[in-house]
Amino acid sequence: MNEFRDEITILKALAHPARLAILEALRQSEACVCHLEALFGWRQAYLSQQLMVLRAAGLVADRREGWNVYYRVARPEIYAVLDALDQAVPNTESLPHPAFLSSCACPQCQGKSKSDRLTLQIEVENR
Amino acid sequence: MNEFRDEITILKALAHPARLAILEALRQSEACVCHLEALFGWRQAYLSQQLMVLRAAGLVADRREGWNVYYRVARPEIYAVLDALDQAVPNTESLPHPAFLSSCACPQCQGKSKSDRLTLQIEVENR
DNA sequence: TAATTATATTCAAAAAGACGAATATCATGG
DNA sequence: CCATGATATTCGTCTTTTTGAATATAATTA
Repeated sequence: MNEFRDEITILKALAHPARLAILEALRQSEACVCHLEALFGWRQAYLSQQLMVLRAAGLVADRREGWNVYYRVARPEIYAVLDALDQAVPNTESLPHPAFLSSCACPQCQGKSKSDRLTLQIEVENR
Repeated sequence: MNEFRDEITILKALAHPARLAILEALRQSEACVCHLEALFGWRQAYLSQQLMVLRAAGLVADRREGWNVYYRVARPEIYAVLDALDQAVPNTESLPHPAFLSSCACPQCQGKSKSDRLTLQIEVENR
């Protein structure tokens, strides 16, 4: 039963709505924590905890740039798993994920001209 | 975050070595509980518990035939998920799964001629 | 109907996971 | 070096999951 060890770790990491949502967000591009904070409206510590689990499972990697830490997917093959899952599930309706908010103050955001930024308001649960 | 509910249930069901093993066994064909018992060498109640979780997640279905209850995969698309996972993981070595033992007394087994049966002995953890 | 076989469910204790609150770390600007 | 901004970690509590043990149920045969 040892052959499963890694798979189990990854499946456990995936089996959580917040972490799935993070991975969906990172599908589009890498993102700093403040981005994700703005996107989801979660407490910073909560977000960090979830990122920690994803990191421990080897699913995401991080890169520090000054104040900000950028997260990216470390194992893009994981999306094949998620896609296959979507196929397998009598899916309610998997709405495409909301784009990033512009409320993040990281240099990457501030570098963009205001008109480039998306202003889509999304409703998320507050945690 | 509601779109994930079903996926989460399924992922949780998958995130367990015994349940993954059961699904791998059922990949080949349906099997009665006694088969799986003989194959894995687990307690009957333990096996039944795991089957219950898989059933609750909608992953397997059962069919009663006299004394025996045969389990089969209810959502074959799930194997696409498992295959994708295998691809994604720096897999130790995913040994092909052992064939069924012949020690099961169900009619399906007894119907086979002795020479048809596999006698491969496998080592499994005893639970 | 009673005994038997195959399987399912319940119960309880231990372990693991979730998450809010508080606190720590790390880089930067003054 | 100190204050601040961004992020990470620790801690405590609550909930869920895991699993052995015991017990229950369903089908079958005597």
